[in-house]
Amino acid sequence: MKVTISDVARLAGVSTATVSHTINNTRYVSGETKEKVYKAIAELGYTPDASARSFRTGKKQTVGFIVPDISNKFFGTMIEEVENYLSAHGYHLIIANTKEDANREETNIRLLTAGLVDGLLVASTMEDFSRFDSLIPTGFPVVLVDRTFDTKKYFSITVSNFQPIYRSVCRLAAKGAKRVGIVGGLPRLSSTKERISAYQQAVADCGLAQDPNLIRYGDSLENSVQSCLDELLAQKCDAIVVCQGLAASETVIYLHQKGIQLVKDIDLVSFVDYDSNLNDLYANQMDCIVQPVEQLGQIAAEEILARIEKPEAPIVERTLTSTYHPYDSNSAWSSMR
Amino acid sequence: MKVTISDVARLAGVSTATVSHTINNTRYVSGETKEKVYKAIAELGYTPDASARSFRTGKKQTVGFIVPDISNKFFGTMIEEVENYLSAHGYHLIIANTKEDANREETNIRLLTAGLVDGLLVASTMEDFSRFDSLIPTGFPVVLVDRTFDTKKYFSITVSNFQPIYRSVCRLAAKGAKRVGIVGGLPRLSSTKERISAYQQAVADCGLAQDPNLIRYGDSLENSVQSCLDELLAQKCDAIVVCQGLAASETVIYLHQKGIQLVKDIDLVSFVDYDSNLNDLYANQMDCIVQPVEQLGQIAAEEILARIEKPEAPIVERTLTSTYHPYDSNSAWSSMR
DNA sequence: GTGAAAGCGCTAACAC
DNA sequence: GTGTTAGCGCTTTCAC
Repeated sequence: MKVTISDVARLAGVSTATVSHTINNTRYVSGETKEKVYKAIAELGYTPDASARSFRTGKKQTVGFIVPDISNKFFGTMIEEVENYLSAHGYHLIIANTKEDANREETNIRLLTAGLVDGLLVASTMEDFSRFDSLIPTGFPVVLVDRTFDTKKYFSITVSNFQPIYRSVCRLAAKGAKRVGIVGGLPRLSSTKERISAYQQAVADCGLAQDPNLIRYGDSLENSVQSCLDELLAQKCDAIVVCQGLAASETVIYLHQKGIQLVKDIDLVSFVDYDSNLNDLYANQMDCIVQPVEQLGQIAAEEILARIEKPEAPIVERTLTSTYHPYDSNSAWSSMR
Repeated sequence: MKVTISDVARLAGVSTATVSHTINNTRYVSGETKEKVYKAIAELGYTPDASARSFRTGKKQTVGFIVPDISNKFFGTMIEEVENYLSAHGYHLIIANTKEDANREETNIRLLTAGLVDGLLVASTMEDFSRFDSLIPTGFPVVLVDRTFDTKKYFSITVSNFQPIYRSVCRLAAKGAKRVGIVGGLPRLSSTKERISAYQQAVADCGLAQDPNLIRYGDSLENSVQSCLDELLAQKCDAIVVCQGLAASETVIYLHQKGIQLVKDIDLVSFVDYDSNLNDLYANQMDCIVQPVEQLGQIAAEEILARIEKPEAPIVERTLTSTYHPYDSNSAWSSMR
């Protein structure tokens, strides 16, 4: 049978209050009494029941993280960082995977906010802010990660890729490219919109071909990139920007399979998931844009805990910046931050 | 303020029991009453409090998964499959990351089994069965995943790589290899032990060099492989078996960087995480051993739920088998299952 | 320095 | 077909 706090109290010859205060260090208990309590706990093998405790206190010591794709290393790494920070602060992490499906996201937000977690980290796949907003109970601690909404109602922590993309396109132009294609993520996402807009601005500013056919959209899941590439190649691109780590890996492979060589046949700018293996292999044949994934995860974790402690803290939007690593066939990765 | 079941009952003019039974479909409620209840719920925006519920019923609708490395795609993919199955069955997933550290594993097992989850999936990093065993409360539903213990006290679901490794070594021998090296995972793990033993048996049977210096151990985390490779290369290996997907990726890169060419300079047998990008790129230059990661995850999820429903079900150890894909420079992957 | 006891919100006998 | 009510195991106020 389960051993409860009253069993301990009885054996130790004290009240349940004293036992509770002893284990939680929440009011003074004499050394002697403490000892009796700990002895009883050890003897009975008592462990306080977490769900009774969180029911009573209203604190779950748990945060939920709603991700579009766990098996994508970009999110996998973020999850790892988040878990790491949380566990160091006595919190647990509940994961929900949406596969970029807004309905799954909705279900999960409902489920998790109904007394399961103290706060929510969301890399949302929703386009419609009001839909998202309506799911969040008033005052519930939420931090948007990687993707945000125009309406600045929630704390968010995102990565800006405007500069790196703009610069990479300019550099392609300087090398003589005329038709630069781009593969973005899901068009509805804030991250995608920013990237496409950086590309468009650079293309215009550098006098490159402004052709809507040069813009293609994939998603963050697997195997979305081939048709985009086929279309871009048919458009006679001389350079391609791929805005997402997984898609970039797939691009390298696909081009390799088709016998198209980097640098010689086509120039590539790749988003790169932190230390993806392919980077190392091709780092001196393509420009790389590296997102600070680990920082993203760590800050997200910090901020959600901060908001759990202080829900009324002012809304802030934090933006990290990716680094741009143009290749240089002489040395390997040369950063020009 | 939080709206509770009694608020709903009051507004609907029924008892809390009726409200509870209505939302849980747990006894007959007349259509008319149901309607009143749902109306009140909608009006108040009532959501049942999950932690009160799980406190009351003792069911958390949550399983814990203790993994050595979230960001490793092998585990990332498993997690995805597990989450997928669980969420389809109304369960949540709590993740804990041990980084192959037995103390972290211990802490997490304690935490999670103390009323947080209904059952536990563990890819244990522990060597000592009795240490592990002592952490699990009597009768607590546990399924060991990927790694098991000799003592068959817990349900387990693992992958056997004996056959594939044995065959791959034989094939290397047939191709003329004399000194075949191997990079295993952590020596204490059941998975590593089986792999090394398959290698040793094949090496003996095929008359290859039996040199303990040809056996090296890494771990499942990142960057553990270079020193192993340096040592093996110093031993003048003509072929290497790398027993772990991440390590295999790193091997390909490292050899590439050192200018050592696959097939021509050295033969490679690689464990491959399901659809790792590097496979596709090198699939016709190295033998691949593919673990059924997705199946592993799915079955693990199935089994933990089964054991949560029926904790006294007999212990079973399920073993899946990896497939062996020797390369064939003419066609791509040719499976010889 | 410690105890008694009131609930947290819900479910599930038991009663009618 | 529905209501009453006793707790689940813990924290915490109020008392002494």
